[in-house]
Amino acid sequence: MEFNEAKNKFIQTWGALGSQWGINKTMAQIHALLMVSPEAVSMEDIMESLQISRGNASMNLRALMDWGIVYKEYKSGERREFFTAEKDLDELAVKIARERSKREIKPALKVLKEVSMIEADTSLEEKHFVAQTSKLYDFVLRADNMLDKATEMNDNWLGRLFLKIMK
Amino acid sequence: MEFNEAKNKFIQTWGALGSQWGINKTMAQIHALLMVSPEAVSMEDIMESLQISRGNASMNLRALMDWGIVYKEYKSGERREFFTAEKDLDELAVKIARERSKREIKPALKVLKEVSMIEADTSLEEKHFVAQTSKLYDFVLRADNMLDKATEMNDNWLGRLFLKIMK
DNA sequence: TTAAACTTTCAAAAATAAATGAAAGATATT
DNA sequence: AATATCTTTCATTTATTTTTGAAAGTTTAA
Repeated sequence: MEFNEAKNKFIQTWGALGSQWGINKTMAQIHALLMVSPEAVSMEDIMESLQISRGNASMNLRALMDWGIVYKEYKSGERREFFTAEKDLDELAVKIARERSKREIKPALKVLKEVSMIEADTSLEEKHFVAQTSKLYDFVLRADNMLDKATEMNDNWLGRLFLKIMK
Repeated sequence: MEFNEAKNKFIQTWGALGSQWGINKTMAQIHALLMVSPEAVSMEDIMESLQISRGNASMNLRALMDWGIVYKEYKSGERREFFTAEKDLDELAVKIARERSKREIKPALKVLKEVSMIEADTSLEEKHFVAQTSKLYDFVLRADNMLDKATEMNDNWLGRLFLKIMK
C-alpha cells in the first residue's frame, strides 16, 4: 500500500469509528489527520485535505479543543493559527473518558438515582422497578469508576501487573 | 416522584444514553422498558407504551435479539410472542462489549494493522505515520483486550480485589 | 484608523438515520 | 383449504444531524 492511500484509509476508518461511538465523523477525521501529522497544520490545509468547508473545520476544531485533545499553536511571524493533536495515547484516553463521563454518564447516573428512590407500593411492578434501577445505578457507577481508574493506571505498576495476570 | 413518571424518565434517559453511544434510541428504549418489566411484554404493548409503529418495534426487537440481550418467549395458549430482556447486568455488559468489539473494534484494528505496515520512505511524514499508527494499533488492541477481561471479571475474586485496591 | 488576513457564527441546505404503514409472509385454528 | 391472528419487510416519509457559505467578528500591522 502506498503512503497516501494508507493515510486516507486511516483517516476514513478513524472517522467511521468515531461516528459509531457518538463523536461526529469530521471531528474524528480532523483528529486523525492531526495525529499523523508530524507538524502543526493550518485550518486551510485541514479544509483542503478533508475537503470540508471553513465553517465545518472551525466548529469541529473548537469542539476538539473543548475536549482538550487538540491544541492551537502560534508560529512566530505567522498570522494563521496551527493545530496539533494530543499524541500521547494514554493522555488522549484519559481526556476522552473524563469528558464523556462528565457529559453523558454523570447525568444519567443522577437520573438513575432519582428514579430508583421512588416509594414503591406493594405491586410487583413497582418493586421490580426499584430493584432493577437500583442495581443499574450501582452497576453504572462501578463501570464509571473503573473507566476513571483504568485510564489512570497506565504508568502504574499495579495496573500493569493486573493486565499481565489477566492476559 | 410518582411511579409512571419515574418509569418514563428512566426509559427516556436510557434511550438518550444509547443514542450517544451508537445504539439507536428506540432500541435502547425498548430494552429499558423490558428491563423494568417483571413480566414478558407483547409487541402490541411495546408499541403502545413507547408510541411507535409496528415496523419499528419489529425491527428493533430483531436487532436486540441479534445482540443477544432480548429473548422471545412463547406462552402456552397464546399465539402472540412475548419479549424479555437480559436482566443480569454483568451478562448484559459482556454481550454488549463482545458485540461492539466484533462489529466495530476488530475491523478497525485490521485497518490499523494494515496501514501501519506500509514501507515508509525516509521522509519525516511517513516515518511519523508508521510510528503513530503502530502505537495506536497496540493501544486499541490493549483496550479491546481489557474490555473483554473486565467484563469477565465480575465474579472473579482477583477482579474484585483489583477494584478494591484501585478505589 | 484603516485595511488586510484570518476565524467564527448561524440560518439555510444537504446528507444521513430512523420511523411509518401497507402489503406480503408466517403460523395456527376451524 | 380457507380464515384469522400475528410478524416481517421495505419503499416512502419524517426527523435528526451535519455541512455549507456568506456575513459578522477579530486581530495584526502599516
